[in-house]
Formats: sequence, structure tokens, C-alpha cells
Amino acid sequence: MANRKPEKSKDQSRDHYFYRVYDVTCLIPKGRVSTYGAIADFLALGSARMVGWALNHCHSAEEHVPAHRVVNRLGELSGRLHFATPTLMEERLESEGVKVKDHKIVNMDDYFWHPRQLEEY
DNA sequence: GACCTGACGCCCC
DNA sequence: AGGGGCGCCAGGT
Repeated sequence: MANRKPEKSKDQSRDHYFYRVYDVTCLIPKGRVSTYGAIADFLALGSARMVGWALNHCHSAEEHVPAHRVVNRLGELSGRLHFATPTLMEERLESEGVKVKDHKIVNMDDYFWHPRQLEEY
């Protein structure tokens, strides 16, 4: 995981990066949320922007990626417009027990989950 | 090939 | 304490 990927092909490393982002995203427990920065920090690859870029292509993934559990560091649903419908993201969050008010998660600190917590167990 | 933009976030004022 | 600037890396124009 800490090992940097040798350069191989650019396409391969891109797909690999996609896979890593999807993988971490799928680790977010139901009813919890994480942030672009936390995922970028955990992967130690690219930047928070690249996480958003990767998630933007999650429709290419065969398996369902719970992209609705990824928000910006303020708890705002900045990616909601990229879902099938503008309200789908908050609908999914609400259905998991996460309160959303005005496109923003209420009590973000209570729901925030950092991938690093996985290793602390 | 330069320039802008983005599902971001830190630093500075 | 709120707002703006800039770095980040890849794609689109």
C-alpha cells in the first residue's frame, strides 16, 4: 500500500488509482461519511481534487460505489449535482440516518469517518 | 500547446 | 472570523 507504483503505463496507473479510490470509498461504513481530503490523505496519492475526479467516473465501475458518503471537509454535498438527480445524494444519506440540511450534513463531526480509523482497531 | 476548470483544502490577510 | 489566493493533477477547449 505504501509502495509507490512503478510507472508502467499511464492508463494502468490511472485505472489503479480509480480502483483504490473506489475501494476506500466502499470501506466507509453505512451511516457514516468521509471527505475527499481524508481519502487523498489515506492513499497518499494525488490530491483531494483527484478523488473527486475519480468519483466523477464511478459510473464506469461495475460495482456500486457509495459515492454519496463522500463530502467536502465542511460536510457540504458538493457532488450532489453529479448524481442521476440533484436530490439523490441527500436522499441516500437520509435513508442511512444521516441528517442533511440545506445540502449540508448536520453535526458532521458525529458522522465523519477517516479511513485511518480502520487500522486503529 | 497555453489556458481554464474542477465532486478540494490549506494558508494568509 | 470570513473571504480570497494558490497548490494540487488531470481533462477539456
